[in-house]
Amino acid sequence: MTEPPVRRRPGRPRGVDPAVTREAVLDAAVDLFGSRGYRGASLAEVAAAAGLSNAGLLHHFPSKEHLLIAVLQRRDEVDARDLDLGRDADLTVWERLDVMVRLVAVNAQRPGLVRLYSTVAGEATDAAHPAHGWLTGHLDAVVTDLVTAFDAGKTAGLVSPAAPSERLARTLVAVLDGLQTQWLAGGGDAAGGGRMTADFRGHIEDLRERWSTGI
Amino acid sequence: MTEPPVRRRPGRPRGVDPAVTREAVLDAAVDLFGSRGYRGASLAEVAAAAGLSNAGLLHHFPSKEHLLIAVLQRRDEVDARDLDLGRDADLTVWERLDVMVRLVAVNAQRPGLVRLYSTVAGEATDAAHPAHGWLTGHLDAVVTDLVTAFDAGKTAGLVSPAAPSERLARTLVAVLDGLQTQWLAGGGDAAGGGRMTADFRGHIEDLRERWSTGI
DNA sequence: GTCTATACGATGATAGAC
DNA sequence: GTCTATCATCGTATAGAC
Repeated sequence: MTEPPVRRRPGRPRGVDPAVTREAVLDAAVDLFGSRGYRGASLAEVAAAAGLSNAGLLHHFPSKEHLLIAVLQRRDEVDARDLDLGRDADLTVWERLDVMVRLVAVNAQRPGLVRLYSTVAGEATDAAHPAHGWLTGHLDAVVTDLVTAFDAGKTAGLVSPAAPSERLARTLVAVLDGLQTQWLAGGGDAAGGGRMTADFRGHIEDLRERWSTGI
Repeated sequence: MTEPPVRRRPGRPRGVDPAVTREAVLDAAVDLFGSRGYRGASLAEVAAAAGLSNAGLLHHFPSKEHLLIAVLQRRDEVDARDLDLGRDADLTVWERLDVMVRLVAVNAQRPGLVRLYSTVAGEATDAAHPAHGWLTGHLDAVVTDLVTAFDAGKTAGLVSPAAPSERLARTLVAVLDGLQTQWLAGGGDAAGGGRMTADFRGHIEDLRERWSTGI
């Protein structure tokens, strides 16, 4: 019926580094899952943005869900690297909170990753979402880490014994996530990023004012 | 080719109240947009949940986007009713914040509506989302309202003149939204709802402790 | 390792019967 | 006011060529 397909030599260009392609796909996926959500973005869009065909993408990530997992893992790695979390054990509570402020300042310069987090967090609240386990694990880890820090602060005499560690930890995470959503809704620009950082710093100062023993 | 279609008398059952059908559709839409998101839920799912065909639904709401708008409008109405916002003018700042605590307590008993808000807020951060305008308007209205309340509190001598109204307002909204996300991620159950309410109340007490003039 | 081609279901929306 | 039937489009994923 149709003309015999033109032979286009689709074969692989030799010398292509698979790791580079993977990175390109992950970059594109962060961007598109961030802006349109995991459910809203299509594989084809991601593939096109990465300069790949649909099937080419699926060669590296066997399904859309695999891709999502890889994207979230990379987000965690970037976060861990930027925060140098390995040294947390040496920090006092208040230093630990200053690290959080630094995280917000860093985030203010990478709206793509923040958008990914906020969007996926919104969807993944649903227990049937493929990233639901990741979200609950993430939240739990951050809250637990902060609770530990506050409790250690009490032991060290830096924090009032009356301080409600769990409540403060959960609220801190809420402020972080909530301010990021407001920032993104407002466009995610640099000006808003500065305001977000200042707001978060202010919250921590209030915290300190209220619950520090003053040592 | 095929058998002549069986005559099934699909015509409307007389005596059906269109308003009732609309309500059923809206209920189903709140539920499904809440759990799977606007982009993740399909018209067919909503229609089925409302006991309607696809086309039947589209008779009442000409497009999926129209349905989303209607759902969000209803959310706002329910919120306004439950909060009796018309009387806000009479309240002091601290009374206004107590109303907010009451809102959280009410929300803890309607995870469906909260889920709708959180999920749509996550998606609608993107400027291209049909609910983007609604989200920014909503956030702006709430923040502005709180800023006004804080400023009035300063004038009345209830709030320290040094209090950063904008920052406190944005943070308050962030805490509200962030705690709700954590609650939903944890399952949205009654126990978590109580904790969320207590956490929010605690935040407001800290606020008061720090910025009230003590009058 | 990437391509073309395609299977096959689901999607949002429309047309027209009753 | 609701139905059945249908449409064009787009979704993820697979098969097989190179």
